[in-house]
Amino acid sequence: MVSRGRPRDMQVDERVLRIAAALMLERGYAGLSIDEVAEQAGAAKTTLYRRWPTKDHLAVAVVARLQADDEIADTGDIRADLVNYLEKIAAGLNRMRAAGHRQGPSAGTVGELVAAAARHEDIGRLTREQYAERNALALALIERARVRGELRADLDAEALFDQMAGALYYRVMITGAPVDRAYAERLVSSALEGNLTCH
Amino acid sequence: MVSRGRPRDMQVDERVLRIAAALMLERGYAGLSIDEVAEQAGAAKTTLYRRWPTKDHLAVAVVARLQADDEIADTGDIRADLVNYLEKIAAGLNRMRAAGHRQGPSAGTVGELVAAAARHEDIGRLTREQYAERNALALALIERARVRGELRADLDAEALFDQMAGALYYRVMITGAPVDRAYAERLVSSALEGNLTCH
DNA sequence: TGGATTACGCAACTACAGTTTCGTAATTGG
DNA sequence: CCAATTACGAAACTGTAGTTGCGTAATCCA
Repeated sequence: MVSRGRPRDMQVDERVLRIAAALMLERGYAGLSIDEVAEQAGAAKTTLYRRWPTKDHLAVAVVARLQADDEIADTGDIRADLVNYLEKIAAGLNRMRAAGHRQGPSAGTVGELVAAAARHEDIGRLTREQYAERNALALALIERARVRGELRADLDAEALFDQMAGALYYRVMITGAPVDRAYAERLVSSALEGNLTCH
Repeated sequence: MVSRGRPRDMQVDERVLRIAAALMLERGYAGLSIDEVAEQAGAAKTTLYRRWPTKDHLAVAVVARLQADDEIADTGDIRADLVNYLEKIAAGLNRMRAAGHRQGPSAGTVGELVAAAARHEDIGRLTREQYAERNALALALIERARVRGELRADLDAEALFDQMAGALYYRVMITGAPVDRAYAERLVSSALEGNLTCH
């Protein structure tokens, strides 16, 4: 009892996502027009709406394809592992860069996605799950480093992770400053070594 | 040569901002309709657009009125000062809570504002200036603590501030977890004391 | 008083997201 | 082959942001 009725044309999905990605990266979120995507893909609007119930859903799908879900390495050197991890997050953020946009280019796209997650329960649930999954990997990394004695026994892993990941998002969305490997190293140094005078 | 022609009716500004704030806090950003605001304020749409060229501009004005620009205290205790500072940022974020919205309520509004700043150069410039101004106060606070020996001489003030402020924004927008005084204290502790094993 | 200037209200208009209706095409199961 | 089911395309429709044109009201300056 699988797949009754006329099957979906999978080529439509592919064409639409490709065209939507091109429009979005070139003209930003606002420049992504359902009418235009449908026309360029040679499909009716109703066909698009059957797959993605809103423009937000389509945009999320487009961005999801841009985000390579990389492996997270545990080399035993917590500093190097965290830097690599943050660099991957930064790369994902930089990848949604919209050409025509001012202020640290990907800010607009990230902001729109946050707004989309707030507008639609399902998108919010989905993205929160994905973030939780990603965070769990980082928290496990931190926990292992704590167990083997690299990190202090009484650390606040959640605060530590929020600090580092948050700084990246803050930079991209608020200050518009670049996020790259050099910045990731500064973050890890500051977070690990602390800022009080040595005693 | 001041004020030629018919003067603007300032009561319109007041009524519009009040009504827009009510709509936005009750129904969220998407629930803020220019037509509805104009009707409830007893003004024509053109009158609104003369003051705020887009809905984004009106929304920014509404949120700006919600943000009390508090004083930042320098008591000589950097830990307490930072906690108070972060708590004020958190209060500002919590204040844009939109009733009808899922996921850590103010996430949607903050995301929309980030998107608005990316869509319009003037809004982007304005908000970045305001953030820079606020950050300068925090950076000065940190610098004074460094000079008087409370903080380490070689600290990275920018990274330190980004970490703490970023964690608040990250929580609000991404994980949807609450930001309050207790969380501010955890952040300051983690950031100041560091996370390496004590030597 | 009158002209220049700016604000206001009204109505019609465009653009785009999203919906609905309906006729048609492709597939499965009996 | 036939019925049920699902996909597709086309067109008309609604709602809202934003624009435009125009007649009118209020103010300043000469």
